[in-house]
Amino acid sequence: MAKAPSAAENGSAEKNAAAKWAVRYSNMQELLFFAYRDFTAGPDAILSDYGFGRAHHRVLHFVHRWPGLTVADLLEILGITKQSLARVLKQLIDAGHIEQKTNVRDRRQRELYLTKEGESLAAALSAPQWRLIEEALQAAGTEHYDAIVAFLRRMIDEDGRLAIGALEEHRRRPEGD
Amino acid sequence: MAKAPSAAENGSAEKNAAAKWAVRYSNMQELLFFAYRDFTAGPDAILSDYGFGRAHHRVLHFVHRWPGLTVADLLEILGITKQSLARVLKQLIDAGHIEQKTNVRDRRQRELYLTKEGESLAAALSAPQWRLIEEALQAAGTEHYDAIVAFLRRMIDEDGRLAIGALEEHRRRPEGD
DNA sequence: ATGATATGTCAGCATGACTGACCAGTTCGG
DNA sequence: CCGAACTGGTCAGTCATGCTGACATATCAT
Repeated sequence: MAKAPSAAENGSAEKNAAAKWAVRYSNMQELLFFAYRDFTAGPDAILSDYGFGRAHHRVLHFVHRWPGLTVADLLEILGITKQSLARVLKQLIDAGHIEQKTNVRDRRQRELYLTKEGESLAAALSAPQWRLIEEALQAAGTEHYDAIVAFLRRMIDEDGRLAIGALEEHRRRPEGD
Repeated sequence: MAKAPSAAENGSAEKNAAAKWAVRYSNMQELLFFAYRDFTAGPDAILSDYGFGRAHHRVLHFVHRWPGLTVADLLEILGITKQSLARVLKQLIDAGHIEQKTNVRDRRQRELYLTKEGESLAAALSAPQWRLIEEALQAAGTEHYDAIVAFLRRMIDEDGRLAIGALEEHRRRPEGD
């Protein structure tokens, strides 16, 4: 089914190599499932105290990372519909965690910023995840950081990588004021 | 907030190192989010043709990996309630992808097995994920496989690692017949 | 016989996706 | 200047997948 990286193309040695990689790939599938689940468990617990969910965390995270983000930007990053976003965004604004400012150049656009409360909530949510990442990097060996990033990055599809790239570019060229 | 691995404890050099790791951790958060989302996109597309969802995929995956698994085992692995599992499990059984056999030693227990159709669906679902993992490993350098596994494994909480360990032990000691 | 265990099921709830439709304000091109 | 296109907000309804609580049935263990 899946061909092993650098598998020898000779008879039963090839078969063994293929089987070895099949097991590794299955392991990887499971590891990703469990790791992602436990990675989100920490913030989820905090969020439930606020009546928020994972979706709120994502919005807080990306607004924190790219202050002044527009609603359209956020929709593209998250890959959800505006109706889905509107629900959580409205709750975050009502709760005073996010502020909207009208873009002076194009008054249709709303730039999103975290309030002080929003910043501190975002920080609190990130804390358990940072701790996990730090521990995991230690376990893996910090010298493998680049390889791990390369691995995860390559798992993101073309569009996603482009979306991230576009944002980084947008950030370099503030253009707002 | 988070202390950088092996950060020097001396003044502004320390500050720079901390800032560097803060950015890396934020990147990691995003990479995990995007990677997991795109990782599941492939199977999700296939599943929707069958009227199934991600939950069905998980069940198929784990029954494939540990044939003869009991319902209680599955509940522990997935960390969901039996009512939630029952819904998807029933659909998979009705659709002829999973078979139940009564354990001869303890007739209360139901051992779960994939049918031929179940096996082939499970294989089809895994194919896009294996392809992604293979590409990602190539991009990261296959020599970093162990480090990546160590990283992901460390992100799983104690209970999860124990549950995986328990299953591996269960597999070594078939005990059923 | 009795209590514990493994499984199944009913009924209802919440979250966070989705679709489709529509409105208001703003910008831009001809 | 006007109409088309764009940005954002909203209403109404659906679906998948988690949850709780209650209860039934078969089986096992003491």
